[in-house]
Amino acid sequence: MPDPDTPDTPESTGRVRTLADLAKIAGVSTGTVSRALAGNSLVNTKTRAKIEAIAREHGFRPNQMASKLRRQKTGVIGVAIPLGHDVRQQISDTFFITLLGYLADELTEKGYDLMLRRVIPDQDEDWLDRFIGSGMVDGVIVIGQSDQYERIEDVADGYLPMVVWGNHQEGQRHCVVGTDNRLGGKLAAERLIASGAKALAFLGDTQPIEFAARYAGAKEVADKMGVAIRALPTHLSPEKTGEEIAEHLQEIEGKVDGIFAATDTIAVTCLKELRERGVDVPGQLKVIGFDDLPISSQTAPPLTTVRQDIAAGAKGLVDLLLRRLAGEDTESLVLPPRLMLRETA
Amino acid sequence: MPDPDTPDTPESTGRVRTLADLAKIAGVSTGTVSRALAGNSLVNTKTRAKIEAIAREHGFRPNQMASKLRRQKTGVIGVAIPLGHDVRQQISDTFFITLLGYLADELTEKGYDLMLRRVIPDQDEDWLDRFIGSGMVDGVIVIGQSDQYERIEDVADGYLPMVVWGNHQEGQRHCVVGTDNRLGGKLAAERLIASGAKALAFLGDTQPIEFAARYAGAKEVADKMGVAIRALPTHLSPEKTGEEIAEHLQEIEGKVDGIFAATDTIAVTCLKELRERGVDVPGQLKVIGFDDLPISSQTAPPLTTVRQDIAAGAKGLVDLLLRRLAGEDTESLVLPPRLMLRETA
DNA sequence: CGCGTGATTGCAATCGTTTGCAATTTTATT
DNA sequence: AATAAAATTGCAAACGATTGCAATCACGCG
Repeated sequence: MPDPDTPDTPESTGRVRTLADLAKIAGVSTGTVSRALAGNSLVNTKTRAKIEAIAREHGFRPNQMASKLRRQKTGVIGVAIPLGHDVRQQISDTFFITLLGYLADELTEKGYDLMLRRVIPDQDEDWLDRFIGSGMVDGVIVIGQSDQYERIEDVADGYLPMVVWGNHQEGQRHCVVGTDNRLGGKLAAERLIASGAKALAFLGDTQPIEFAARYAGAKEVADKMGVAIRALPTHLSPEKTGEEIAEHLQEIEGKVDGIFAATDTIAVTCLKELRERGVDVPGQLKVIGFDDLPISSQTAPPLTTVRQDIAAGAKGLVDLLLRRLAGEDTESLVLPPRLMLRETA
Repeated sequence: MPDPDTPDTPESTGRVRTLADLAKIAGVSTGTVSRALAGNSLVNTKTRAKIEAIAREHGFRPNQMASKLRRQKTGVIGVAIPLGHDVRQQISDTFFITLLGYLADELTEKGYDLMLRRVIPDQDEDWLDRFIGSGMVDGVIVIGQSDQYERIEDVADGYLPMVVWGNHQEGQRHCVVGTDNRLGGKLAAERLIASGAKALAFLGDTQPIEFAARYAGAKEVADKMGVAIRALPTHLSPEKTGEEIAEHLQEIEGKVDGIFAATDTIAVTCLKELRERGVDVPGQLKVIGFDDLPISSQTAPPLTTVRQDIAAGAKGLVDLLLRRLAGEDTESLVLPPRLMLRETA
């Protein structure tokens, strides 16, 4: 009873913060209030109505921290974006960010909240254990394997509710959702060759396994068809990418007539550079991208590209995760890429 | 003591889940363990080392829910994206999503986690109170006022730790960070007129107050200069926007020679339509956008646009929020827009 | 050798909700 | 009307970490 002198101010009437406060007003026990507000249990209709009325009147909401602690579940799914090599790369990368948008939609729809965490693995060895063990999240979605394949594998054995966006490898232990990158690479190379290219270049970093798979697919086809192909490492960070591409184009001038860009972002920049150099696309040089971002249909000329179905990917990630939360040990989901024929190849 | 028959299996050795478990192993009390792990308090160096060693060995991490409950703070900042009119609009809108990326960076750097919530105000009247009162977040950042200006105003009086991305109005009660949209609109109109336009059109929805301000700024300049200007409502949802723009272009053919698009997304689509119709930009028609997204410098021809400094915006949002968390009642922050002269106007 | 001083540690209350179990009240049945 | 069955409610023990306060310990000094 703080300050017993003062008369009943609005303050001393007191804000209703806890079940106990509310229970006192309603003249019932906290247990009853809890049940009434939870909606499900066996509470007398009139009692419930009364409690709900009081709750509404005072704008009362049960403390989530306490609730989550007691129930041992948080209703929160963690979404981690590991930033590997190029530190600033992915979180501003359109593809990842778009996927994130869809994820937010899907998770919200299923009644989960989304906790976003960007991690820099180099600075923080056990980011994944930390995230999982934090007790803050019921499950984890990792967007992109980056260079963390091993770490993810390690964790996967002991922790069921985790799904990863990325590439599927033979014999992999963690559950992954992703496009068949190798097949995508094949489609790209096939198309370039079919439209007349005789010497190919892959524009992109081949470190990340997703990109490696794209390159591998393209190379397989090129080799089979007796067409040359070379990889030209290109970073994704928006500042560097322009120059790098310019240098590469300089270097390959006349020696290459088909470019397979690891992502649409790279392809779009490439298209712009080519335009500035006065190179005719697809006349002198054919270009094909990967992702099918919204921009890609808006370029001049519209970009031919390999489409990843981002919405389906997000849905897959969430579905699998929910099944894993329910205890099922799900298989990975590999989505088929689709060639979007437009005008650059 | 469940199952007293079985000998010491790895299981019965037991995973260390709680302070108490760890305390038992270390032979100290939970209080000491807590202090040792928290790092700050007065614990004997040797004791601390021992406890840390055991913790590391068993991969122990304190339960966050319990910690947060006890300390009455969560270390989480809520980020809400209200989806007004066009339901699917904003979360996939490049601008918002880019801002979100920067926010994630800023918050992580300051040691906060980010809880993302997409809300559909029409379906959920008190989304904001719910988010705030949930006890899940220490503070809230709202991305975009959408059509929720009033609701936000209502809440602002009673809840300090909230900052909103959006437009600043005279006499507004909630703390906002945003570009000076009206000034941006002026810059756009001035530029269009300076480069010879005699009749303008604004391509965008004028409902959301951000856009309304952009239009108002442009109109002010147009009126002063005796130039006609009309608003052509255009939605942002990627599916609809193409057709709508096509219709508008049809309608204004020959009657308008300067287009101010509410966002770069619209401008880019517009550019593409114009290209398809064989309209010369900027010869016959000048176009100017708003945002300066990464794509905008890659279009053909590169888009002249009004730049919003997204990174500065994110930094501003987080700085102000942290100050509000510390109890300060901060002023709004209005960022200056900048005209990016490229080739479409 | 006794006592003061500071450094460590343990104790136990607390954060606010949920939920199994038991107690109580209603309603139904014979 | 008595008793059984069902429907509500209250009680109190969790959930797991933090922290004020008191207890203990080690050490040094007179």
